[in-house]
Amino acid sequence: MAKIIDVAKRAGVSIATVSRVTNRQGNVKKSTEQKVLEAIKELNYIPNFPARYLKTKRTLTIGMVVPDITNPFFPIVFRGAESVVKQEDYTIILCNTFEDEYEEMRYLSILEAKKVDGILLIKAPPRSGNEQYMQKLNNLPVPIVYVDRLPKLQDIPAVVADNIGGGYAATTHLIKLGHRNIAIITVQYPLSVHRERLQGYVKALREHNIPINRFYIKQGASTIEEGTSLGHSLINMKDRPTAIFVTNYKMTIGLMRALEMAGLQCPEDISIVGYDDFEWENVFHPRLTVVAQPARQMGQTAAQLLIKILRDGVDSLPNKRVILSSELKIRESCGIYRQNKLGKP
Amino acid sequence: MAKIIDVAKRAGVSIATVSRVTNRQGNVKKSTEQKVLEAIKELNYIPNFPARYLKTKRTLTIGMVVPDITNPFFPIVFRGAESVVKQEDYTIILCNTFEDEYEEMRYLSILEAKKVDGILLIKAPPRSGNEQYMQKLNNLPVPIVYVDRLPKLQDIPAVVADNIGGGYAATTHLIKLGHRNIAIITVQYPLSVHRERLQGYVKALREHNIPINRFYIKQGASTIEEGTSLGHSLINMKDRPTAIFVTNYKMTIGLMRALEMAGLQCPEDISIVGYDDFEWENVFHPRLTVVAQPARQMGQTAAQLLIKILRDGVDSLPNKRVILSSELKIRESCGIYRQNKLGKP
DNA sequence: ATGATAAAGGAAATCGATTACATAAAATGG
DNA sequence: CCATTTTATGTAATCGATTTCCTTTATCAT
Repeated sequence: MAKIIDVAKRAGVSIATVSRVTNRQGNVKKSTEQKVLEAIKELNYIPNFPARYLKTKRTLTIGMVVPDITNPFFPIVFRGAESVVKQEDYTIILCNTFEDEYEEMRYLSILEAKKVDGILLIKAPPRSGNEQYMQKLNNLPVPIVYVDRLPKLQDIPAVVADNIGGGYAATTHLIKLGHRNIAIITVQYPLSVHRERLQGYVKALREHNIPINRFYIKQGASTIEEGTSLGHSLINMKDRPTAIFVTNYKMTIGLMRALEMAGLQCPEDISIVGYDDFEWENVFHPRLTVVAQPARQMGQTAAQLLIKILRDGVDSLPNKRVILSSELKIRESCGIYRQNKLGKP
Repeated sequence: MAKIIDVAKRAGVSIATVSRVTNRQGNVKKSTEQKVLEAIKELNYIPNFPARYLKTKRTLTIGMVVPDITNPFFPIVFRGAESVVKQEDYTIILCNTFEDEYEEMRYLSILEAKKVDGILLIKAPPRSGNEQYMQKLNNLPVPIVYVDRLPKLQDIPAVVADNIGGGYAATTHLIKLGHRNIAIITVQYPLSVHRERLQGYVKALREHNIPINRFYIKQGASTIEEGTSLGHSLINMKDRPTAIFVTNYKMTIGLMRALEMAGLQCPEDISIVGYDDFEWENVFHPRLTVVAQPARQMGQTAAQLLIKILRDGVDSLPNKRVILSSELKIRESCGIYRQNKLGKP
């Protein structure tokens, strides 16, 4: 591998001049620049980034920590972020924490050691007994932008979706269709995301003076099986809900399975609103009405925020928290509530 | 950020000793080791990786180049690879090429500049007029393991799925069910992957003396829409196939849509074998019989190969090419061919 | 032509580690 | 007890760039 000294020799100049050319900081005669450029091309020279870092303190690398890259939501966020940072020649180290905060801690200290310029963090659910970790996180010497999942700390740069709004829109939609017995299947993680979707659900019911039935609120692990089993338990209630709002794609798949097993038609027998809108969800019968999250936009926005911070400092941000709105996509899985057909069995 | 000199001062030793402790190369008295360890803890010292690289020539970072991380196949490969390399404290820079060979070239030279220790490469389809690029690739100073998609070059480390076997198994399955009019929908990329699946299809037909009908071979872009449109064109043929083998998940979704639009029942009216087996594919009606690729295993194996190369050199590999077998998962989308119901209209 | 100013380019310090080499201290053995 | 080996530690070179601080050369107004 050619080094800067090789280029310098070949071009008959000093390494300082070569450096000036590669970093285009001017004060180099056109003719010498030409010589240097030729030498660079001939030797196939590329500056050594780690070496360069020592002086510049920049690696042009950022870290992105995600809970589970096989959850199709996160690759979309990743791609959004990548498409932005690549413009500035950044590259992304992707770390998969498996929803485990200890893994996250491990990765974060590796990223710190590797001197990434910044971090996009989609947090794993906090472990109880690990509260002081947030303090440490907050004092990390590398800028962090939180994405999607918001820790309780105030005043930290974060880009999230409007989950309250999402839950509210979904529930309101069902209410407007005449439903009153509306259940929710959601995740029990200690995460803002799911708490807020539930909040939106509650808010919508309250606004329409619909009493909240706590047996209609089902929480569990974010898996297909859990979706099926919680679905079953709702279906088998004596006052079976006429509509279900599922706040998560895996549980949605599970729920649809439960409906099928129970021989229930959607939307004829029961209405469903799902969460997340992936391309392949087109395969559902019927096509699902869902709350679509601005996944790509979240990645993009978070990346833009981070780049702004890297350029001008955290305090340059007009507002540290960005909330992107989710969109209700109305398709075919919700029907109008009809007293005779449904309701009390 | 604490540096090695700070630790040395605090512990009252030289930086050499600190380095010996952090790299646990022995020859340090227990008592001084203790002092150093304490100083490290107190100052929260982590060695600076880029600086360390200068001497060690290792970044403990590898690059992974994928065509499209939002294709659910690749996150699984990624996770497989990550789970292996993390054991050795490697971290992965993930690069998304968008199936564009020029993007790939760009990323590869960045990875080279960043001095990654090795690269896992899932190639973008080669561009015509860009043939000399493979030569350059082959001479890259950093070891590459090719994953999934195999370039024509011989004798390079690669981990691929048995695509011929996959195509063969799928087609044979249909033949055994009595089908003779078997179509294939595949991708027209200049990629080994798709060529080979087609090869497997042809091989199976030949072995059973079934003439190959070139109108049954449909090739197109890897999109849902294309799956639908190629599906339509097959459905509308005067001698409509009684079974279709789709070599790609997106086109499978599209094809299922086409069946639905045409009012065809699967497997009653037509049998389908798909490719890839994702968790969410459970939502299909009926559940699809598919060729499942060993996605995770590919990632793991590729990572193991790369690590072996990094440790012992390329020549230490017993065999450079690893072919992992794909598995036919028989579910509900294939029926027995019945003369009276199907066949010639 | 001359002094002042700007442009061009080089020498050497520097970034934060690792490591070869040197040396001091401790252990070993006859 | 002294020579020899082993163990423990320090000094300084080194990795490959960037950058500060000079020096030299070119440009320009007078």
